[in-house]
Amino acid sequence: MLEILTKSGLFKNMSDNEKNHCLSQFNYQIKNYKKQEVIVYAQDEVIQQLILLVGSVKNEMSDYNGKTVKITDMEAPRLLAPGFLFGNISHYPVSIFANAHCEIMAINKRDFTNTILENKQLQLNFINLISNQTQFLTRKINFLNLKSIKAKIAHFLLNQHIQQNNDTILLPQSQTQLAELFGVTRPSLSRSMNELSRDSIISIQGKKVKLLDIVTLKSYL
Amino acid sequence: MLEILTKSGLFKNMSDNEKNHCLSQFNYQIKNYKKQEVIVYAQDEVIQQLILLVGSVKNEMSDYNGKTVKITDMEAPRLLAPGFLFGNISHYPVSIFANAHCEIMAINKRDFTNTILENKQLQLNFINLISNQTQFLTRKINFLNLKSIKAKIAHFLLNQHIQQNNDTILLPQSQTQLAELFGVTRPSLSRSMNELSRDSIISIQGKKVKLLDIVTLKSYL
DNA sequence: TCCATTTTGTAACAATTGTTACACCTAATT
DNA sequence: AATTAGGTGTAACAATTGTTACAAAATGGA
Repeated sequence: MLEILTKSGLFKNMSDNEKNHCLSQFNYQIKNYKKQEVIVYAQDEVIQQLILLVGSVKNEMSDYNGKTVKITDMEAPRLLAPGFLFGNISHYPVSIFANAHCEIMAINKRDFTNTILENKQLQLNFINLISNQTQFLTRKINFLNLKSIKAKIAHFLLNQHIQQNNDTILLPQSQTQLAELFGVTRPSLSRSMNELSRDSIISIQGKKVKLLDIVTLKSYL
Repeated sequence: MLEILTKSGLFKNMSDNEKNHCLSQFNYQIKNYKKQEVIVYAQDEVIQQLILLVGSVKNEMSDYNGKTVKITDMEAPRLLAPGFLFGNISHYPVSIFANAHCEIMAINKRDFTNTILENKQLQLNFINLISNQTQFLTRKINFLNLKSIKAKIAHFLLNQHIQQNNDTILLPQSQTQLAELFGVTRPSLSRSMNELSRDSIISIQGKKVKLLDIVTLKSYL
């Protein structure tokens, strides 16, 4: 458990003593969720800090007529919605679903707050986690502002190119999921991908995408 | 000064003694900027906490080919980019421009961090400010995900309707600025507005917009 | 291996939005 | 009152994306 929380960033740079002490003050419960189960509904009140210990979740922002936009997948271990435990809004902005079997630690807000305020390193860690969330959202906005599907594809592929450090990229998700992530329809994404392929900017073989013309790809951004 | 910082949220719920003490530890400078001047460039390193004391700024996220998307206007008093002082990225994600003459307090990161860690209320206040930033960005994503221009107009008008508490809304910005905010072109915004007017959902007279059919307006969302 | 399910390609068409250009209006300044 | 600059309406056309539907391909179990 300590190792998981350390990996989540919350217990980073703390001694085992400190970790144990903090953990003992948390007064937590562990909840289990099956695949597809809803962990929190959008608009639920945030009264606990949830920490995903095991598994993977996705969160979706539902727009008004029920259509959903997937924001991102999240892998354990990680804090869920740390930016909503404090601040003026205390309701979840998104619904969170279990992608697979999940174990979630739920810590009462008061315990969590008090413990954080007692330990400087824990504080810094928490501030770092919220800050990272802010930074993630900023990048997401950057991405959503891209005007064309091809620009989004280019952005995504160039990112993967850096991450995978290889001219041939293995798509980590299905086109259907990517379309969801990009906020476009699946046939439109498919069409754009194949146009890029037709123009010899990329080549596609199943889940393998090879970047042929990175300069042109960058020019879409 | 204490009053300004209290209003910014940073010194909320603190005694005058505490406020003075914290302020004395900040070791700050005050910088002045003229209208149109650049306060920070995107990609600049964040080495200070900037606090807008007087004036108004806007921040713009520049996409790759130099086009800019305005994120929002911000009025004094308020912390600038609190989510980027900590976290993994220590570079400004946006450029910040002075809309008018601005006074800005710049506090060294180390001083700021140490002072925050010493004072629980200050800590909580800072966490609240970052959290609010997270929440603002989440709403922004929600907005950017809206699929049509009319949906964005509807969202905007319904928000203004609540804020101004009046069926007749005074547009706070020019159509040109709104188009920038919506991430669409000005003629397209104009066309959509006038289609809404043609369909008797709103009526437009200069900067005054009257909501005639709120139900239909909501149906666009 | 075979079946069921999911994923993908593709085409025709509709809808939306962008582009460009120009005219008109308004407000501020001289 | 005249001038100027910024804001707005609008039209024709281009480009992009969505919608729908269907077939082919890939995948994963039984």
